[in-house]
Amino acid sequence: MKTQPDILKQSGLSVTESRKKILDLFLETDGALAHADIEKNTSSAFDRVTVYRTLQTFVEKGIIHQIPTTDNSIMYALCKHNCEQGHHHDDHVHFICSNCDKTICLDEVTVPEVKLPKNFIKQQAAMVVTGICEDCK
Amino acid sequence: MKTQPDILKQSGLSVTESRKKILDLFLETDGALAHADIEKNTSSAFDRVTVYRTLQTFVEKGIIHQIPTTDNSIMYALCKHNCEQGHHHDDHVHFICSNCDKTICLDEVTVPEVKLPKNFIKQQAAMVVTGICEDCK
DNA sequence: TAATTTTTGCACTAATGTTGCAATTAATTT
DNA sequence: AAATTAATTGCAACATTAGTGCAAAAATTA
Repeated sequence: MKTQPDILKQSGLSVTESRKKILDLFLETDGALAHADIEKNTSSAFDRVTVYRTLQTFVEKGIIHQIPTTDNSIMYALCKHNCEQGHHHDDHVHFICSNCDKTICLDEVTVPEVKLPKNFIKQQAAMVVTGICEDCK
Repeated sequence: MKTQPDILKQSGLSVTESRKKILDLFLETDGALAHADIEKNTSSAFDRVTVYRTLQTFVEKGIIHQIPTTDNSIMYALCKHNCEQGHHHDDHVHFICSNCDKTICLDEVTVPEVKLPKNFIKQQAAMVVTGICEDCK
């Protein structure tokens, strides 16, 4: 089984308390996390800036990915599949529950193909579905 | 042809300078606009707060819609179709060009259906594709 | 374990969004 | 068309969220 240090080393990152703890949080959370969630769940053990930088680093290294939202917040979730550094394979659908506000990665649901107009070149596609999640139903 | 005052009146809004000007901006822009773009393009003729409130009002009235992004900004675009107050029919795909950073509404491309896992109820689905737009190709 | 590199936390700065309230402007009524 | 009423605007103050430089601390390397 992969431990946090393994994952960090694999990405060429030094193993530090903050990185281990924050990665831990992602590993034990099935939904997505916002910066604020992380601060809450670490009881502010780390500086705000450290959290920002850790999230940035994780995104760059392909450990987590960002989820688009319409409410001016960035949500982050673990990359479950093989994301290489600087290149994400984040092709699953994200679900935001309008009742409990949780953001869930639907790893089984892949983003369907779309036909773009001529001369548009697709690099990535993200899909966000809002509705009621299984727990709130 | 529909003028800005018409559109505003139709939504039950008083016709004011700021609303006319901001609506104008949307009408003459094919892409999406962020709060900052609007401030730039109106040469700060209106207070920051007025712009915020105008955008909010327009969203509530179904004149514009918000586009999800991963970069902690909200983009707004005209609702081309029949959006009623408080209920958007915003089922088209949005395209963000990674070269020129423009956000474009692909009105012809509708968001494909997705099958959600059992017990998930869909309310809305948004899709954002990033890549190279026709102008940058 | 010492030297080097990286990361962290602090202080400061900047950008972004919100609220109350008086002044202004638009709509309504007479 | 003027007066009344209702809605909107702008200012000031505040709150939140994010970014940067740099010295101290921790992690990695030698």
